[in-house]
Amino acid sequence: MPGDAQISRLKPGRRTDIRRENERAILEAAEKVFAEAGFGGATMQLIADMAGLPKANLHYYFATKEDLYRRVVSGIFEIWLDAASSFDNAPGPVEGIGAYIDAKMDISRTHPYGSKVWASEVMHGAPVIQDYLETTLRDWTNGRIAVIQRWIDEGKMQPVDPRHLLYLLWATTQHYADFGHQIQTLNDGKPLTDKQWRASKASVKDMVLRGIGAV
Amino acid sequence: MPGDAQISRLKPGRRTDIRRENERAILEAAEKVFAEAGFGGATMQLIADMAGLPKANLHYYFATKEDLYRRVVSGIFEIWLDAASSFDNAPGPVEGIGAYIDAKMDISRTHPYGSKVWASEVMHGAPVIQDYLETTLRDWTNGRIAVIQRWIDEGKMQPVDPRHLLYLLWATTQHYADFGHQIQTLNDGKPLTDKQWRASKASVKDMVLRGIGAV
DNA sequence: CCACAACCTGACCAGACGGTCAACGAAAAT
DNA sequence: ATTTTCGTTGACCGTCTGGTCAGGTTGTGG
Repeated sequence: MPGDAQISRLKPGRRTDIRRENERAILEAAEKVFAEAGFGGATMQLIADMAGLPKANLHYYFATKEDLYRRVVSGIFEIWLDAASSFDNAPGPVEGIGAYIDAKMDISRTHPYGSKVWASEVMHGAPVIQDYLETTLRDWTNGRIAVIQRWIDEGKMQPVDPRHLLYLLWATTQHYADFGHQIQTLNDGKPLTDKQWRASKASVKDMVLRGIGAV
Repeated sequence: MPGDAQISRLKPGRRTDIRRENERAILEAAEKVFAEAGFGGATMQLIADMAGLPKANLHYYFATKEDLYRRVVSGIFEIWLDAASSFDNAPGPVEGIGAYIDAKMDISRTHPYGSKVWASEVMHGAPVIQDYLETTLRDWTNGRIAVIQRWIDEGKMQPVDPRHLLYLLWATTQHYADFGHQIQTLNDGKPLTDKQWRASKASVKDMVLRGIGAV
């Protein structure tokens, strides 16, 4: 955490822009701080410093720490739901699951902080987003299970348990974000290069698609 | 967290037993509290209550919160290293990786709190166990990579990148502990039964072993 | 130009936190 | 029996945290 630069904050401009811009800067800083310190370890002061605002200003836009946290977690969930569309309109598992792996791996690279915040939230028993799990996520999951089952029935892949396939997909793709520090350490301390990211995606797709007998 | 029962604490007995028994109770309570609240969210008072001891007594056995935390994290790492022996002395990937999956899945079931504490530590940049990552884990990883590469050279499995195979194994097996709450929610709110755990292990082994062309 | 609303912020507060300590009790060594 | 070591604990302290608020500044519609 020490040595981190301040999140960039654009110039104010008009009245409506001020609100949007400040909320964006706060949410961006909050995502990073919550990911690196956890909810309990994060402080409003730290978030304020990183956003380049006085602490009191944070409470002007977000009443409480928990409100701010809730907004951050919801943001990630939305991004993942969008990526899930890769699944639909695919003729078979090679295209559908392949595209889903690509999308989730890209998110792990572009939104590592959000992924960590989500993981932390779920690990702590999902105190804030339990309703999401029971409604949106459950519905989405059941929908994809149906799609996978249809592919199995059509002989396009081996008869694996769709539920455990989804868990394997979530676990593996998010691992590259949540355990990114461990991966970087095992990569001689250096972040994965573009080439290594491409190789990672190829490896995961290769193993998974062969594992379900789709290739 | 609310409603959690107090960790059982056996009767004192002799002088040396007192120390061992109290340290055990504290470590067990600490593992649970750190897992459920994170390092920052955990309080010494909460750990003390769950261990059934006054807070001041915790500081008699563990000087600081960080000392206690360090002991908890090290404990998990030891358990995982033990499980890693499944890998050795195996004639091929079916036995070696199959046994490793079994062992890691069993640990996810028996030590879910420890797994979460480790995940949390790594996600926060491994401030406490960075040296472990750079020494023990790196050496272990390179050793297993060599084993996997030998299996590939011997034609016992497809030429996948051993590193990404390990990541997939870690991610998938630990997912059943770290995201256990999400899995339970998607399982109608009920914990996995013995039968479901057996099915989970079978599914993971099935997909992974086929994915690397070992079956 | 004025008045109103939105935005900003230094100073402050009550509560909770990790950690300390002096005093005490009980077991073990002498 | 006496000393010494180990274990126990309520009370306490300095610090930090989330949150408040009164009073200021800035932009905007009339």
